[in-house]
Amino acid sequence: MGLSKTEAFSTEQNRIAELAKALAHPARVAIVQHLLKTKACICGDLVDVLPLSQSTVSQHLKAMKTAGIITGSVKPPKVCYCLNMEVLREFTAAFGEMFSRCC
Amino acid sequence: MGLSKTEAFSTEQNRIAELAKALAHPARVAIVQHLLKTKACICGDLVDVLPLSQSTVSQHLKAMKTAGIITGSVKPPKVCYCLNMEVLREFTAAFGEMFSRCC
DNA sequence: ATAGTTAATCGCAATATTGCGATTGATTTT
DNA sequence: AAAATCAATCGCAATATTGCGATTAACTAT
Repeated sequence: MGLSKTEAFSTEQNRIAELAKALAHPARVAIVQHLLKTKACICGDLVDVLPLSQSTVSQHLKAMKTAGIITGSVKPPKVCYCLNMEVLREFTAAFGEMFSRCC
Repeated sequence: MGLSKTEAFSTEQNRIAELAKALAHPARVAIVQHLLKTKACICGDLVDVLPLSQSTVSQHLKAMKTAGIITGSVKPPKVCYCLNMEVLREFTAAFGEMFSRCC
């Protein structure tokens, strides 16, 4: 049906999947990489760097913001985007814990 | 257009996104967790554990196999699934490297 | 040979994602 | 007040994903 049966899985499983999804697109990886370099930047900078239109970049940013990976603070008419370190730690902790024993 | 512009991004960015995508669904997280516990199991076991039909589980397994996260060795009529430690290391290395400096 | 077991695949439907151009809203600059 | 800047959102189209039942393929066991 195209509908992820989220209710059938645990909160933890859904959260981990959500975090993974937030990085499951090359553009989003590129956004993270750019934010790692620049520490912070506005949407327009990302549009310059990425091979995508402004509206598409804006959508990716929205998705990443919803997952919590990044934050956006408004300084009109600009919006300053940053990585959310807390959530990145959550990400590495979740997967680190998961795979620590086996590799 | 619904088409990821993969060719516009680097091989590395696409690979990282591919790995993330392989875990970007609660069912796939559950599959990994189960394989961590059992070390190895057949498809039918996963069908018993997951709230999804056999065909759907089979599809998820195929996707994860394509990304390299798991391997499936045929012992007819069963197929034994395992985590691919090499690729899990690739996963943790990629993200660990990425986020090591910041958090 | 026949029946049983297991998992992949096919065919279908519903929903989600990806992408863009155009528009809109908010705020600064002139 | 008017124009410029920046980013979010709308509306649309194309493609991908998710899910299931039914079928098929590949063996084993009888």
